[in-house]
Amino acid sequence: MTDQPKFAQIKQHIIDKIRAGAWQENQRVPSENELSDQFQVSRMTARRALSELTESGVLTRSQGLGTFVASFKSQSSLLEIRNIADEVKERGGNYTCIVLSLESISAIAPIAIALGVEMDSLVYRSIIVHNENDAPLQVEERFVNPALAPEYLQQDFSQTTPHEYLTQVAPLTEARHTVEAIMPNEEICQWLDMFNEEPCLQVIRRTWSSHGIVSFARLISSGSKYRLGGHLTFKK
Amino acid sequence: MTDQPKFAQIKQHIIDKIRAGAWQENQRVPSENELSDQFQVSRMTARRALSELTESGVLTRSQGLGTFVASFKSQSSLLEIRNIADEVKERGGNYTCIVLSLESISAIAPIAIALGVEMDSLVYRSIIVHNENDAPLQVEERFVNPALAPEYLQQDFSQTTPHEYLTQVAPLTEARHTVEAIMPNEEICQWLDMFNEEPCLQVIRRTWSSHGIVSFARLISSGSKYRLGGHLTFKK
DNA sequence: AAGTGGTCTAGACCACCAG
DNA sequence: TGGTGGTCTAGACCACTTA
Repeated sequence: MTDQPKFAQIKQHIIDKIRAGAWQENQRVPSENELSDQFQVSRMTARRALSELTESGVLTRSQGLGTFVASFKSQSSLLEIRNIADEVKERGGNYTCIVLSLESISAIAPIAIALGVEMDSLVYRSIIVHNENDAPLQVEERFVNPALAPEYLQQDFSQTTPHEYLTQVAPLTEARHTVEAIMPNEEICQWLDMFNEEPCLQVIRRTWSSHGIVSFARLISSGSKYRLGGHLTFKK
Repeated sequence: MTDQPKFAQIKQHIIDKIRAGAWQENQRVPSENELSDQFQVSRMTARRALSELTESGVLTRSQGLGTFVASFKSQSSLLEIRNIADEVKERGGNYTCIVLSLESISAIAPIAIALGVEMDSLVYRSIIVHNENDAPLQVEERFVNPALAPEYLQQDFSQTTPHEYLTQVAPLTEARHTVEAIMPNEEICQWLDMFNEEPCLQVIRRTWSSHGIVSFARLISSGSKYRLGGHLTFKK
């Protein structure tokens, strides 16, 4: 308890004050100099406590003015989108997958646009079902820019996931996601082994490498079996 | 361009190397001492560049070993769940809301459990529809622990949102979310003004203050009008 | 002008990991 | 034992804000 680093002790002190309500939203907290006096540390150490709490969204700072307790109103919480294979393994499930399709197709307009290639040019497409304990959990339809991953079709995706392979051959520099609720079509119902139509979570992910758009993936999971989770806390 | 802070220039240099593929996944990057020699800066400055890139997930460090390019495989991407009023205002829409219900009810089992109160005890409930340009975008059903916000029912939620009010009277210390796809019931269809049944995104949010669970909210949005977005990049 | 945060230096000691 | 990252110090100069 007591042999925590000094900057961590100061962080904890600030968090305690906020939790206890002693320092309210938008109220000023002690300056770097005040803290370094109070805790008998150098300014750099006090500064580190304030900087890290600012980074994690607990405080806001502005030059010349001071440091303040952040207003919760403006806080946005974060949700994780994780690798589904890792998730399954982490909760002790048995992860398997089935490659339903691995081919090259002619890009219709929306695919061509999403991948940044010419319309009707050839692109690669894979469809893979991810299973947990042999029950389908998520279907992944992925379109790949052949210029950036020419050997995509030769891979064995029952051993290594497309995402893993692609990050090796074309280092990832950027990714964008959207999440929405959709009704699956009949095909997807079959793949996910759903008897009745039920709503699904659809994650659309586009990934970039330094040479352009690498791939465009639709990850569809049954709404009742899969959910995204997030957690926001003040303990850190 | 050239009058960036030194630590930022070093960060950019490292990112450039990774983007260009010169430094591959899991490969070692220069140590603090090597960077401070190379860039003619103090070790603290080189250290800051490495620390910040580690914090943002680009690098991983371990004491005694060195600093390495993080593997993308293990990276999880983050999605934001934001205050809907802020979101609407930010994109230039006109935000309004309608309070459909504000009352105290008897807690049935799942509500009592979620709020951590006795079954059949009184809890507060509000139902509010959030509009963008007078069209319903999201409905918020919220259950509130009366012990932590006794005057909840007296508030005017057309002026201040429940979330705003609650963070004032019971400072937030923790929040948990789940996101799933659901089919709305008839009631929700009415509130959201949907003619046909369509899938919806449902965010469940529980918030804690230092004295316990403050509230439990269901935020339901039409799948076709609302989506969550996320972005992961190397530019920062 | 005084106080704030933002950047930076040139040292220091420590814990950890390798050969 | 030497190199690495982790913590810390006691200064310094600057840009910014308020009075």
